[in-house]
Amino acid sequence: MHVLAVQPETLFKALSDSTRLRIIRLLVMTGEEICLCELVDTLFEAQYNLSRHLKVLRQAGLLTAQKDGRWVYHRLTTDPAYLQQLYNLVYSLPDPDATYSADLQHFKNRMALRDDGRCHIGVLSDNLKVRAK
Amino acid sequence: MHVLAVQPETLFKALSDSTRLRIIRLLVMTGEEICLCELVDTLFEAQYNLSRHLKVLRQAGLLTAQKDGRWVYHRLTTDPAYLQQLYNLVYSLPDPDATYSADLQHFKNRMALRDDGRCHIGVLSDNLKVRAK
DNA sequence: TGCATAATTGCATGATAATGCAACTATGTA
DNA sequence: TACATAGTTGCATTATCATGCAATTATGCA
Repeated sequence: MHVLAVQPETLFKALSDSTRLRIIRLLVMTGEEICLCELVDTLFEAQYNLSRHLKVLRQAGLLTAQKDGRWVYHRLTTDPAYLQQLYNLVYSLPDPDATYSADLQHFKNRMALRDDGRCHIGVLSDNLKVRAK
Repeated sequence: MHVLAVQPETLFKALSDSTRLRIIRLLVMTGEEICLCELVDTLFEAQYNLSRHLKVLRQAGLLTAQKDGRWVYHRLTTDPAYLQQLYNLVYSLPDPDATYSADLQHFKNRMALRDDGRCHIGVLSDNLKVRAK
């Protein structure tokens, strides 16, 4: 269900962060669902950070979460009809730094490791915080 | 001209504020141009505050300003084509608190005072900061 | 030329948000 | 049952942002 109390500006606030916009853009481009560990290997951001960004997107009514064992799959919400217009817009946005296309490629690489359409391995790039300052 | 350096998330950040979203929604609903003093009498917000919000919207590439004597008229930018998708989305947003419809009514009242399609009076509700705590 | 006013901006302040670290929960598996 | 790991969250810190006040600029008019 889509919470009634979501103010219109909350939608835009949710997308005003570059990391969150990368997440939505990725899901818009692929139409897929994705779990957190796959997202870590796609965006190369800290797991706890992405977890919190996903929460913001959920509370804004843009994502729904479905738990499957240890994994939680996230996908785009379709409930209010105008969200499709939002997704179309996100799809039309330019990619000035080629960040979105790089994310897409990383996502495809990671998706190739799925088994029967499900994630069965954990985070591969887990030592993110260790390497690089 | 639309500045190249505008990042996609800047668009959403510009609309993540309720006052700025009211401004854009108003211009989307009416297709009009508006000067600052008319905007003050429409949204009943402090002039300097609205002036700064207009600046944010301009820097995000959503508004263009045209000076005409003492008045500065603001209108929606059309340059990148995907902006039309954004405006369509803003038009489709719900109005849970009826704020947008109230703004529209106030705007119509103020527009009736134009002469030859131009603003010729100043701020009517100037004592905003004085009245009310 | 002086004045009223439309509009902008510097400065200070309070609120909000993003991030890193570490602790914690939940679940599958040896 | 013990352990590894996917995911979440509390705490502290830093950065960003919205707002109010006051000063300033710019323009039309008496």
